Formats: sequence, structure tokens, C-alpha cells
Amino acid sequence: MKPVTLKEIAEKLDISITTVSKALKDYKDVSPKTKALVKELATTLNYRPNAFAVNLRTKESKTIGLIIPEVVHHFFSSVIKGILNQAEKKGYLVIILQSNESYELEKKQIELLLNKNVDGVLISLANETADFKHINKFLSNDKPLVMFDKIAKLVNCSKVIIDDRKAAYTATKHLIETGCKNIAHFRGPLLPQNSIDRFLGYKKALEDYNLKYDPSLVFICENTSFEDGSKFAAEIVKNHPNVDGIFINTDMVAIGAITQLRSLGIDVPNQISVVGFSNWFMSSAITPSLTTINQPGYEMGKESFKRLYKELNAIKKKKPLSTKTITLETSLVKRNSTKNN
Amino acid sequence: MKPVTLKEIAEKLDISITTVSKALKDYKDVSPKTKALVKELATTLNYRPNAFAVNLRTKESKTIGLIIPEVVHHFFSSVIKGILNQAEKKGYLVIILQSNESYELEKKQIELLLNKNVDGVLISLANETADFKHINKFLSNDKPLVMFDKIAKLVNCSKVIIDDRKAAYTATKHLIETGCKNIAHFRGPLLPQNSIDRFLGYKKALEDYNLKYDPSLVFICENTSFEDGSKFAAEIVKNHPNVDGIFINTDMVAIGAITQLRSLGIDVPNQISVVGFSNWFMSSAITPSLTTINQPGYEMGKESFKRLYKELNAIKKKKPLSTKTITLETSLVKRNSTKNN
DNA sequence: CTGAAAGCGCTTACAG
DNA sequence: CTGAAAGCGCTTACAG
Repeated sequence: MKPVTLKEIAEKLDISITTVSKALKDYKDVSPKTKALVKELATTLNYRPNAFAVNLRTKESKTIGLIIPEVVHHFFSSVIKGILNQAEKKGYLVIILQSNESYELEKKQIELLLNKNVDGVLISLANETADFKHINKFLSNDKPLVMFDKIAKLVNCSKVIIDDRKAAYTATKHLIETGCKNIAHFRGPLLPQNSIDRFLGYKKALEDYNLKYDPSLVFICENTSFEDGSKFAAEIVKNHPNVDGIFINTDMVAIGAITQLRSLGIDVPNQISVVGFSNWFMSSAITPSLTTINQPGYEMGKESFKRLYKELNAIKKKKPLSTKTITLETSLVKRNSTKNN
Repeated sequence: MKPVTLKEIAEKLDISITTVSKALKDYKDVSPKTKALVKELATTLNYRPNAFAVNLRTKESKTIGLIIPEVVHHFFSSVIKGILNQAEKKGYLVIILQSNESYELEKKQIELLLNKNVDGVLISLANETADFKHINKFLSNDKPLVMFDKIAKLVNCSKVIIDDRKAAYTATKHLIETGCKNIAHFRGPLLPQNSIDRFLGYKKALEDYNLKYDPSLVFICENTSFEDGSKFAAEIVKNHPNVDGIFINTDMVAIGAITQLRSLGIDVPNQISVVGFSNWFMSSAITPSLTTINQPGYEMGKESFKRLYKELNAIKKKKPLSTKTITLETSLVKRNSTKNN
């Protein structure tokens, strides 16, 4: 079946292409009679405007790009869901790309999206990314880009984040207030801003409550995986018997740690208390259920798209819009992996 | 910064647009000297072909649509990952849409993709979908569509699936062979082919091994959620004390069931054995670890894209290609929620 | 109220 | 080896 064009409708009705186009778009300078005729035939023939031609004329495609470090990840899939729901409402389509935490891939993907001529981009940076030329290159095309979760402070664009430092402070403080004296930290990789901030929040809490900060109690989880948690929990038990609390970068790692601790016969929370980060749904399902920081993924996706949408419209109207950083609220969810205070 | 066009390059070099276009595409009827000149300037000016114009001329966009019932789902995110990796290799971009298990949304999204003029579509049907006119409409545009996981047997298109009936049979047989006599089944919703097939495999195994099929031991999980599992496990304990095995449609539900059983003081596997389905990574992390059917999500995504890609190329070359159903292998992963035999 | 014309930025068959 | 021209299917400023 060959697609129907304006030309075809025009010929059948013996009027001009111009009039057909206008009739379909409800221009007021077309007679109601013509409009009705055109619309009827368009429906009958199942007319569908050729998106490629429309894009070329209007210079926009109502399509945005989304670059995510890792799709198979509960937090990020919640973000995706939030973005998709919002995009749907506003009539935008989303091209999804996974950077696999690789800087090279991320760079290539930004290039792909630039070539594709998307209207804007939503991105959460790869752990490896330490250079932002590719991002600035995208921005220099006068197209909006919004970063979320894993952002670069140095890039001048809008951002949607949580206050990782504050959240980590709250988590660590909770451990301190429930009686922990020797608190370890399983942190994320070195580069991402959010693992840096969580580490700093942890450190600050120790200082504020006069607990000694001991670098040997900080473990770097390269993959933020179940196995990382399991491995370091075993190491804690073996080499740091005085540790009585652990603040862990991510729930997945925390669950690995708790599983290991229990299999080593450690009482959680009485011998060692654990606080996670993200409030993954599994954290309420395990035993003991995990005390954690609620990180609003769905909402982050929603807000990121909303912000991008605003900038998209501002650019269309040639009204400049300064960049904005939106900080979403987090909260401590107390469960059974920490003691009651 | 206004985008650079062929025209601009042509003017600067004082040659024709045609020659510039050909030079950039390495046509052999352009002199090496001209080619070098054009390419150099293109690089300097950071020339990027306007994708909208190219699409309009070539009538393809190297973009496919992907409709998924639910993004926040481990199995589906693995499928997405498989699709993205493969698409990346072949230079295709993926527009992702979430149907939310809603037939109406799915229908609307097919329409959106048709309007967008994507080259092809990958889809896993919503649970609600019982009518396939929208799918056939898409197919009638001579564009390929491949279904995966949740398919419709009646639609004439390629499909990538597992043998759900056989896998369920294997799972149930394992329960029987490890001594279970009264086996319940927590099944998925009524419509999707795969929950029907898993149910049929369960039933067939009971028959083949001369165990009575008791409809009151089949529970329908509308949301295939942790809560469903928890709820029905409690019901089993309360109302069906003779049940000694459960075959469960999905790992998530199975984990909900195991958590509930343990909190009710039931010994898993000795009082009640449990087999799940999907081999979600959490199933090896819980206690007891879950015996389950390994369902290859990543591979399913990969194969689905590969098949679509083949059909895309066949259509381009006007070589017809008959539809094909690809069945991926599953396997039983024995862990500690069932007894050793 | 209707339509001829220009143009978005490219590709390619054809002429020279 | 180079280029004029047509055309992909739309939109819209402009003339009548």
C-alpha cells in the first residue's frame, strides 16, 4: 500500500495542494464546505502526513534522546517510566540509548543524537565520564539538554538531582543516633558526583558527631552490585570486628551485604546495623527489611522531562531561559536493619 | 550556531551542490582532488547532513519502534538491553514506548509509530490485548513487525518466544520428581498466551504423572507482583494445608510467596517446595534460593532485533521473506526452594 | 476563499 | 569529471 499524499487528495478533489494542507490544519481562511470535503476524503484514504517532510519543513521532530548508563537497573527504569509517561502527555517520542557506563559510547551517542536532529536530550552521565566537551558541543547547537541523577556540576545546563550529601548525612546520623560507633561506608566509584557527595555526607556526619573518620573503613564498589556488598561485608567481619554500622551507597549492594552478614551468623541490626540508599522495592521484602533513603526515580524522570519541555518551548519562542537545578526531596525509611532509637 | 548545509560548502568552494554531495559519499565519478577539498571543508565546518532531508529522500530513518508493557521489570529491561546493543551495532535507533499493559494505549502507540514513519516495530503485547487489528494495520504498510515474549498466535508476523508450555512442564515435573503430591499453581492473567501456556504445561505434567488436577489450587495473579505471591501463599497455608509444592508464574511472585511462607513458619522446601519462572538475579540471593526456569531476556531482545533487521533488509531489496517463529531454549535452575532428588 | 510559488536540504538520473 | 534539474512531501507568505 503506497502512502497517501496531499497531492493525491488534491487531485481527487480537483483543488490545490495548498488548500488541502490548510483544510487539514483548520486554517480559518478555508470554507467549511471545502474543509469537510477534504477531511472526509483524508479519513477515507487513511491519510497520514509524511513525518519526514513535516520535520524538514518545521525543523523539529517532537523526538528527544535519552542516554542512560544502564537500563537493567531498578532506579533507572523508574526514571525511564517517569520520562515516558510525561513525554506521552506532551506528544514527544523518546529515543533511548544505553551508554554502558562508558565515556566513549556516551560520546558517540551524543553524536548520533546530534546527527538524528533530536529536539533535545536527557542524560545521566556514565561513571567514566570526566570530560564534558561532547555535552557542550551538543549544547552549542542551541538545543536543550537536561542532566539527571549523575550530573556534572561544571556544565551549564539544567539538572534534576537529589541532595546526595544531605541524604547520606541523614542516613549516617541515623546510624549514630541508634548507637553505632564504628561506621563503615561502601561507596560507589570515584568519579560520579553522587557517589562523591554520599561519601562526603557520611564523612561530615562522623565529624559533626565526633566520631573518628577511618579511611580503611571506606570500600569502593566498582560495580555497585550484590557481589560487591557480599565481598566487602565478609571483609568487614574478617578484618574489622569493631564495625557496628555500615552506610551503603545502593540498596542492591546493601542487600548483598546483609545476605552475607546473616550467613556469617552476624545479627543485623544488633551486631551490625545497615542503611542502604534508593528504596528499591526489594529492600522491604528481604529479612531483615532494609532501612534506606528513598530516592524518587519516577519523579526524577517526570521532572527532567518537564524541565526539558519548558526549555524546548522557550527556544521555540526565542525567549531565553536560564538553566535551573531542581533538587528533589529524599527521606529516610526506617526498617529493621537498624535499631530503634 | 546555524547548521552547515551542502549549499554552503558548495558556495565556499565554488562548485555545485551535486558534486559536494557526491564527494562526501565517495562517488567514484568525483576527482580525488575535489573529494579531498570537500571533505576537509566539511570537517572544518563540522558539517552534519540534515537527517530530516535525508529521511525524506531515502524514505527511511534507521529508526525502529519498541513497545513494552512495563519498563520497570527485570525481564523486560534485559530484553531492552539486548535490543539496544544489537541496534547499536547495526546503526539503528530505538524509540521506546510503554503500553502499561493497556490495549488502548498500545493501539495509540502503534498509530504514533505509523505517523512517525519508523522503519519497523518490535512489540510485546499488553495483557489486555485480545484484538489485533492495530497490529495488522501496521503490517499492511509493508513494514516489518516482530513480536516477542507476549505474542498473538493469530497474527502473521515473525515471533521470538520460549516454549512456555514445555518449560512449565519441566518445572512441575521437577516438583513431582522431588516428591510433591499436591501442587498448586500461581498463574498470570487470563489473556496472555504465555500465562495460558505455562498453565497448560503445569496441567499436562500433573496428568502425565497421574496427579489429580484441582482447579481450586490455581490462583490468578493479576499484577504478577510480590504482593500477589504473599497473598496467595497465606491463602494456601490457611485453606489448603495439604499443598506441598507450588509452581509460580514469575520469580517476583515466587519471592513474595517464599517470604510469606517463611514468616508463617513453613519450611521451604521441606513442607512446601517452590519453583519460580524467569531466573531473576534476586532469586539466587534470597533464602532459600529459588529453583526456577531460566528465561533468556537479553538473548530474546537480541534475536528479536536481528530478525527485524533481516526483514528490514529483505524489504529494501524487494525480496519477500516469509515470517518465522524463533524459539529460545530455557532450562531448569535447581536451587534450594525444592528438595534434592 | 483559493492557489501558484518558493523553499526546507538532500539525492540521483541524466546530459555534457 | 562536473553540474543543472527534478523531486521527496510538506508548509506558508503572498497575490488575487
